[in-house]
Amino acid sequence: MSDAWPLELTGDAVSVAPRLLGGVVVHRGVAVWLSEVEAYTGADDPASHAHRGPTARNAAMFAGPGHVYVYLSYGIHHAANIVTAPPGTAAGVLLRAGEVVAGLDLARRRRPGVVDARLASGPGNLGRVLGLTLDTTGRRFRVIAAPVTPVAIIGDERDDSLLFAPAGATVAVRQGPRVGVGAAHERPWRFWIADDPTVSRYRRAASAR
DNA sequence: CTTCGGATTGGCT
DNA sequence: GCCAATCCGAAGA
Repeated sequence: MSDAWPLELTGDAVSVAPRLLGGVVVHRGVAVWLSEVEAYTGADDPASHAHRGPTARNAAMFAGPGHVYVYLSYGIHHAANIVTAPPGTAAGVLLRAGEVVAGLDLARRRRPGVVDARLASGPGNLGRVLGLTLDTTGRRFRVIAAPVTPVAIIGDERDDSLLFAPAGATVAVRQGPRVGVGAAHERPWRFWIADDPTVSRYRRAASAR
């Protein structure tokens, strides 16, 4: 078993983003099958946290393919990106939504009273279900082969390793503008799986009016 | 040092 | 559709 980050998931975030759909992310006892992602690049992307170059917060975005960039959104939500760009350059894919495919009991406990399809719907909710914190930023995904559902593979809530299983089957991809983004909102860099119930509702940024 | 706004969410009008 | 919650870090003074 090789755990190196795949070459085909390296490079331009806009190209890599749709290929991450159908992949599975695992952390702290929960596995999420990705149904919605968004691409963010570096200096050329005014909506990206890396737009103005490296800082203490966004350092992980420059750390190379397979690293995680976790940021705190609105003081409340932890959102995760998978970095795709070579070290020293910035590009990443925001994990926006997915379906919980293992660790359902844990996921429900982390989001009480929420119907299963909505457990990981939206970047903040996905981060919550995975138990992400700011301490996780800058760490690296270990790549494994699907299927990843057995508990022996995903571990329990104490297991803070980051696993990623690339998509097994081909999925029908849709594309449109990024959610909640004011700057460069015309770029269709959000990708999702057609007709999937876990995909988040589109919301235009207040500043994009 | 202080100010300010956000790659969001859920609840309410 | 509107708005508050809640905190970090980037930027400006």
